Amino acid sequence: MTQTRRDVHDVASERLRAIDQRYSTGRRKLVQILSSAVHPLVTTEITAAASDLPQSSVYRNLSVLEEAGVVVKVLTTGERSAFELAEDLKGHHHHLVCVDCGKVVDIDVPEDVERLLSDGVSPAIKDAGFTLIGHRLDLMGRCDQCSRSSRAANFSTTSVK
Amino acid sequence: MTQTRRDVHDVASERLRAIDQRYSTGRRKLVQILSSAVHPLVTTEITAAASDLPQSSVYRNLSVLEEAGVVVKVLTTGERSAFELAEDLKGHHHHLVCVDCGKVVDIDVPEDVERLLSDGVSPAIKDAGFTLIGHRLDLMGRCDQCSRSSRAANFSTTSVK
DNA sequence: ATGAGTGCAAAGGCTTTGCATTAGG
DNA sequence: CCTAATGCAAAGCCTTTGCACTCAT
Repeated sequence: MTQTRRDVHDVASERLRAIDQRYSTGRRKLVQILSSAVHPLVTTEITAAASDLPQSSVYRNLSVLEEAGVVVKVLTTGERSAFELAEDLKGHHHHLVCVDCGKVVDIDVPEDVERLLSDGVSPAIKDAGFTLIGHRLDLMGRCDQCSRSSRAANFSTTSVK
Repeated sequence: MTQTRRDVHDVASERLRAIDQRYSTGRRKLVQILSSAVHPLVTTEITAAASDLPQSSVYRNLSVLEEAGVVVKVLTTGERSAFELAEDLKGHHHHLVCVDCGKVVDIDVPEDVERLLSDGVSPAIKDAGFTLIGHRLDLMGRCDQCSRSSRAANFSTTSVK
């Protein structure tokens, strides 16, 4: 499961150094917050977790950390971007996204699914002239709360295939 | 590849009616544009394709069309949202995303992958208390151009017409 | 006629940037 | 010391909204 490796900070420091950036206290704090999160965080959650960090610093440092390959931007539903540690720091996983409230949960999928996602899609990308790097799988669903309140206006999201 | 089915407009009209909305000329135009696109479009591309539609109308109508289940918002890379026809109108498919320039191409994946994505992930979501609705698979890679230039000089989604 | 839809412009909200200050190497 | 990094405030940019006008029913 998504376990924080113990040397996240070392890796972060190393990668920042590689692009001539320092591992400042603000950046360390961001990495700390993200490494203890169990799901991607939006900037408001991050500033809430580190109320002393100004928004501009949060954005600026997340950007630097992203360039360094320490964090990645995660796209969910809604407009705001969320962040989490890079895959090799956090471990490969996928997201379960609530189509109603946008809530995101980290999950693992069975090994055979992973294997097929890595090996079984090659022909599909050949024609497009792409070089495959990885995949991003989001399972879309409705969370407990949203299922219960089952608020009106559920015309959308018809079934898949 | 999955293309505009015969009566997209009929379906759109029908679904709008179901939520007490009219199928106005502006909305018809949006559906027309999206149905002829080969990849999700961001609002700038849409307004470019229909220069007479004011942005406010584009946003407002896309929102209505989304509620009606005619279009869906697609999140790729970058901040801006893109739109495409709903799955049952466009056909189930996935996206091939260039990690450098953000270019998005519609693709199909092998049947066995689809099957596994629909059936093989149930245990993973049980614990989280989610009801599965569908999945979203993005294959991340590097497109021809970006592979060649090996540089991240970007701008999103290529133009359609 | 009558309310939905439209268009323009202004407002909103997240994100980025300029610039002077502070801190880490 | 010297440059990177920070913090505040202002600017940017995509998106939403108010309001009067137009169109379809």
